Amino acid sequence: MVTLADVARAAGVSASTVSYVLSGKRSISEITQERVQRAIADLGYTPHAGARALASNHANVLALMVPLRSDMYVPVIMEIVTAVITAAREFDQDVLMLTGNEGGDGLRRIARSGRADALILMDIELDDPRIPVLREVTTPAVLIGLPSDSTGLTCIDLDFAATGAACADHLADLGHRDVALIGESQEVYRRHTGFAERTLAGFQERAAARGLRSIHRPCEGTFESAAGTLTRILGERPSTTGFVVQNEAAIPPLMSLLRQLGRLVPEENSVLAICPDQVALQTSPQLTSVSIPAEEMGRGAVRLAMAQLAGQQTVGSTLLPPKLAIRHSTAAR
Amino acid sequence: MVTLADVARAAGVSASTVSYVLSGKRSISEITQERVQRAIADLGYTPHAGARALASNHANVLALMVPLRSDMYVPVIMEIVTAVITAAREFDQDVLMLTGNEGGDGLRRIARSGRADALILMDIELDDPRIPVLREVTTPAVLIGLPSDSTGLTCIDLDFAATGAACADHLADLGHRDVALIGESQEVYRRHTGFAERTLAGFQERAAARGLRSIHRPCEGTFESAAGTLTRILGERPSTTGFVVQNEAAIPPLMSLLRQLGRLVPEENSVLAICPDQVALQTSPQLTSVSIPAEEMGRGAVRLAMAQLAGQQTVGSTLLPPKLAIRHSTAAR
DNA sequence: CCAAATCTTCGAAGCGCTTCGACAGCGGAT
DNA sequence: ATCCGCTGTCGAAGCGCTTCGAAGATTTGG
Repeated sequence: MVTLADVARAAGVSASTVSYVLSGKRSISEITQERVQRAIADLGYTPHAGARALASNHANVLALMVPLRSDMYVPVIMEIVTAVITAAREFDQDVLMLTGNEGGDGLRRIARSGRADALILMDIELDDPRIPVLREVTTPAVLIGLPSDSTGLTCIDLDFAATGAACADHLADLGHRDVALIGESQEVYRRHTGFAERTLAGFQERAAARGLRSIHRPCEGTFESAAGTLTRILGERPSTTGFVVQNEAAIPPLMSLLRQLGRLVPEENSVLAICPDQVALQTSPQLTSVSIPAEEMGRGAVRLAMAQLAGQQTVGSTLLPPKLAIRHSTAAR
Repeated sequence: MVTLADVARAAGVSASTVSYVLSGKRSISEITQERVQRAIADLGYTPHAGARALASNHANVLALMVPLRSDMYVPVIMEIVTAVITAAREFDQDVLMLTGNEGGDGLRRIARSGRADALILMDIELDDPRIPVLREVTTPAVLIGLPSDSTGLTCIDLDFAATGAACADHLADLGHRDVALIGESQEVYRRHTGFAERTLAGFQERAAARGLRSIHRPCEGTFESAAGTLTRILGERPSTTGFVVQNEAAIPPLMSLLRQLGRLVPEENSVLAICPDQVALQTSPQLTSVSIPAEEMGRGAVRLAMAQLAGQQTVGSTLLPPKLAIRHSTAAR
């Protein structure tokens, strides 16, 4: 293994000089810098992460806790994960992955061990059991999602209430009178996952305000569940012509069911999805959708975490505005 | 922050004694152990990871490099990732995530910095540019996937050649004479990703051996591509009645296309998928499939990595045998 | 009852790095 | 010529832990 001392010897300077060349925390003459850089390159030196963490008291690692059992749509999770890793590397940080089932204990362990300098949590429940731990440790933390009580916490999320409202508005604008929200699975509501409830509230309020009759049903991702949900909605209110789908996995079955029922999309019925663009684009017809800005959320979370590490004040909720992309699954009636 | 020294003071012993209680590397009297454990619990002590890494020369971290751009089906990746993390925790290891686009440099950086004790790589290409780096560093490494030259490397993967063969066998057993393999996207073959090529070879060989006429076409995950691929196959050889689908994303469009064409599944045509059980189960009808043992691969990779760290010899390829689950999308004709 | 063997525990060194205080050398102002 | 304030560099301390050798304490066998 090549150490700082080896580099110092090769460059004919002291160890501290090499350290300062690396960190730039003191001015070092041009000529010395070059000699040191040469030695580093020649020897193939990489600083020892543990030694660094010990001496400097920060690990250059961000911990990211991802949901294990997935109510959330997996591709979205993965997109956030890669965004976080990519953004972290730009700040010269690595990313440690934890699974949600490590819970608060896992966070405490990481925070106390100094393995990571900051925590990023996904899949936040309204009354998330990990939040008390966040308040107990002093490690910077960012939530991707919104708990019910976010005082003192730094959060980032899509503005799901505005998303629900935007969907209601779009359908109202197109002249639909009876609309339905085909939501996430029962399980998601039972766990009080914030995004689903906020979407629902935003949708219902705006629908009411625009004089629409709205209906909401949870839906699993299976063909059977999608069929059952649609049947029940149409049985209860056959005049329903506007559909908002939140559970991405239900989109393909739903589209083929509507086709089977002879309800043409978009000529007779409009379908609006809340999903990543990729999903909306590979469905036929391409779906009008509000996209889930996974990339932005991931990057934003890292940015907020780094700001906290830099001592900045970041407490509060960053709500990303929904962007409605009009494609070929919605039309005026 | 609570340190070893604090614990030692509280327990009235020396620091080294506390260390030995924690590691169990020397015998410590029952009574002292208890006193130390009490102090640890009282103070809420967690060892500092960096200090540990520095002194002991291992980080208790496994690095996992996941593909960034996804030719592989995302849910499978995620399942492997969670399996790796979960298994790693059972060995008291944490997992550092790297993205594939960090490439060999990323691996070198991690290996040299001592940030991780072992490397686990996913999405292996036949002639993967990261492999020379693996041979250069001395850090233990495990590949999930098979490169063309695996001498000196430790690999684990589903036996895709046997998988392709099993699919051909199943269709032959059912009496199909003309069969098609609807493969991964062009891009996957262009990059010489091992699993796709091995599946194809296994399928073609066995099909030939069983006297079947076989055809192979790559396929993207979009509706359009699935439609185009199917049209071309049926145009070229309308007598085709047995289909093997490797690209999971193509399954839903393919099933609805066959339905539209009036080709009943399984009465007239058989469809066999290579996909996670979850996907096979939520399609209608449920698909006969060879499952991708993501969990086993992830756990296995960790087991192999830990074995290497323990100084055991693990070089060689672990090929997991395919398991064909017969469901409702294949039938005798 | 003593020496040898064994069990417990301790002190000190050192892992590779950062960082603080100090100091030499320098030019400019006096 | 003298003092001052720079700039550039160095040495040493110390981060929290593991581990080695050794020293007391205790037990065992003769």
